[in-house]
Amino acid sequence: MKTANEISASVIGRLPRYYRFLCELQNEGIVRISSGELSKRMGFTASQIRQDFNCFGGFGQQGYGYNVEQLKNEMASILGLNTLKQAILIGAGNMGRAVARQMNFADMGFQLTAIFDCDKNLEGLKIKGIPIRSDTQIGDFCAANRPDMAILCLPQSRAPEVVDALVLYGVESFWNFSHYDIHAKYPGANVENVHLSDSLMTLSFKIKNRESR
Amino acid sequence: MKTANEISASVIGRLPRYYRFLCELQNEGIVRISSGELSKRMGFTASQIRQDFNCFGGFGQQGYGYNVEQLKNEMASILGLNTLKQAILIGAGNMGRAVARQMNFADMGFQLTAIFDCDKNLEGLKIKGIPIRSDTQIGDFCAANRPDMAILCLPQSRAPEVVDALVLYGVESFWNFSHYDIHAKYPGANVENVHLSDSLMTLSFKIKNRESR
DNA sequence: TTCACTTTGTAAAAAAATTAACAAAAAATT
DNA sequence: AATTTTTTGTTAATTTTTTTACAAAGTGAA
Repeated sequence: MKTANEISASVIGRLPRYYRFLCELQNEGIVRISSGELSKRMGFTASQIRQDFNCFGGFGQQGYGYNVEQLKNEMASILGLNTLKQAILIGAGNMGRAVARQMNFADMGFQLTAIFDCDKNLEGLKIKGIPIRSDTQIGDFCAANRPDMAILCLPQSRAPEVVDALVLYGVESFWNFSHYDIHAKYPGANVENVHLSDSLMTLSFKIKNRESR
Repeated sequence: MKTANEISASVIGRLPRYYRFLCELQNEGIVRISSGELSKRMGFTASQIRQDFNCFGGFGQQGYGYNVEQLKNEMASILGLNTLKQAILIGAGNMGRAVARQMNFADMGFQLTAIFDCDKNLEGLKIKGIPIRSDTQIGDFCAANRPDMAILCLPQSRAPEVVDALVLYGVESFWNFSHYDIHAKYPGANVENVHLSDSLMTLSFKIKNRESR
């Protein structure tokens, strides 16, 4: 059992995968599972799975394994999925729209409450019932509504000033699809980067070195 | 100096970031850079940067540092960005369209040659000049054009049969936006997963444990 | 109830990744 | 030309992560 800030990034990175697989197991109607069986399904070693779970306390029982529903709920709780978090989206371009439409925010405790874009032509248009507002209103909205998190789907060039404004109005967490390096300027911020081009370059590397396996 | 399959996943994961920063440096007109200076910009230790570069050979010079342009070109070559790779997109929903429109495939050596969707209403519609085809044509197209990689932007439910077909027609590499676990069925495939919900759950964890820092 | 089997939680060992340290070499300065 | 400074490439030390091993605890069958 460890405290939250003792959990290593490696472990944290595996938690969503655990949660995902536990949801699937539950959907399949499976009630109990052993670390060995989970190992086969997930491709982690049984030992690693047990070590990971034990960072948060003992959820299993010798000779039995883990109760799927209980473990899923524990994971949800550990990940903070059952506490409500208010999110706003900055940038309603291709990626912003796709993210807003596709993600099941509610499943993870997020509520998307506002969308902003600098393009005046988009103003008033609605995505999932949420109207697109002018980016000039970001400050006022944040002051009034205190969102917990901002999704950044804007070009790197516009990111610095938007982030400055958001930080000023108390936003501390960012789901960042831009290439702007938030941590460099705000080392204390909670940042989760989604760098699609990095991912594609990694695949490029794997393709190039394909034969040498 | 190591061979390609000796390079650890940790190192590979940092390569795109190096490439990205080197492009920026070049755009700023910076000709040379030391590992120490790069360290400050990128947030890796200078030692790690030198270790990483030396996996691929010595690109630097004592007392001078690294030549930005040369190093950038080396990175591009290591990542395989300068070899042409043919890609096809499966799924022209929100995410598929956003990916097709937003990514600068050519910058990474990818050429998007076809888009497929199961929705007959989308057929003939063009994205970036590429017409959307029926997913029933995937087999024929692959047989004739032998694409190197498929981008999967389809629901998990439809992924298994599509992947089976693609593998059958020789596609070995996947940029996978779905939750379908390709590696489980095809352990030899090149897979790069983009799991947005995993990323968002990780952010949720960070938000939840915010105060304890 | 007893006994064989399963499976966890955890300590110890091994492996991998990161950081520190420094000799060697080149650049810059005097 | 000599000296100081910078900075790499690389080895060694440290830290972190993963795997192995196994006692302890519960399950399930005879």
